[in-house]
Amino acid sequence: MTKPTNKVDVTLGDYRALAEFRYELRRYLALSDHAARSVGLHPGQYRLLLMLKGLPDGIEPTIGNLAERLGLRHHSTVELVDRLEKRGLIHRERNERHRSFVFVRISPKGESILRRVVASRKVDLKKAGPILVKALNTLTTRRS
Amino acid sequence: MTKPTNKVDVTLGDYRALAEFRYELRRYLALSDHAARSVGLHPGQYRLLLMLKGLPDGIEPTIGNLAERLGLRHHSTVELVDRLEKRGLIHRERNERHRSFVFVRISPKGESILRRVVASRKVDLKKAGPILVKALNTLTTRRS
DNA sequence: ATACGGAATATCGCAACGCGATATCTTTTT
DNA sequence: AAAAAGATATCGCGTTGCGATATTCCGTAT
Repeated sequence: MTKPTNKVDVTLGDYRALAEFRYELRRYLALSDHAARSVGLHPGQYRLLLMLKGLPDGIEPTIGNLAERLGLRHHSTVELVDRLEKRGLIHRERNERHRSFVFVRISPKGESILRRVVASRKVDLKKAGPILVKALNTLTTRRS
Repeated sequence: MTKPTNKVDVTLGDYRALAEFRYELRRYLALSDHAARSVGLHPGQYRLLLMLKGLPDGIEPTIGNLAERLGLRHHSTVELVDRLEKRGLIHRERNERHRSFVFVRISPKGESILRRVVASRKVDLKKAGPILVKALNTLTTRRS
């Protein structure tokens, strides 16, 4: 009678598949950072703009919601929003009903910059997408 | 006659697909960090051990190669290796032919810890994998 | 054999980023 | 009106990776 928990065996193929996925992923994300920097955006600023513009229906653009989407603490998000607002890429808008909420809005300037980065990402994805899909499939369709 | 470059149009669906992928990806990576920390490993240390153990055939475990795989500068990798060696999870091994090379070897203790994290990742991947595949497919099979 | 150039690894100080702790402001509850 | 709860904001700090620089090692040419 052996312990039922942690009865997962790990093969060399597992290590390699996982490592390979992380490697390709990291390269993909590096391209993303580079695309952002090439238009003068810090990677974190790009991520916030993207999350803001790409927010699903029904999720309001509050600091807290953006923080959750970005995986940051809300006060780190506050700082990001500060910097972006200072650069004129977004602006705060107090919600009238609940004045403790801030709705973050993207400015025309911000939208224009973001579009350039995303257009660049679309191009990059033509190559990187299939590579990632392949690595991910190798990883997930690994038997046992 | 319009400029031929940057003639990529970006739809709302593009923003959303990209944002969604990043969101799921970030959550996946957060799970990874958490799994590492739960066995007392810093996320970066886990990444190095994984890359070391999962190195493809024909790539020697030198500092430089590890740096490339990790997307770090070689001297940042030196620091990582220092910390891991101090903890007894890896050790340096001078190559005899070319004594300017260092081969990094994982110790039994390092291997044991790494296996626990990877086992945990395999379990997590059962749920996270399909979600990522889906988000990535949505992203890559986008028309136009 | 010695000197030189290039490559791999190592050291030092710094700047950026996110976080914990705490504060302020707003809304709800009693 | 006071207290509780929630959202946003401020402050100082620790960690991480980096640029610049140094050291060690190897191959080649003289």
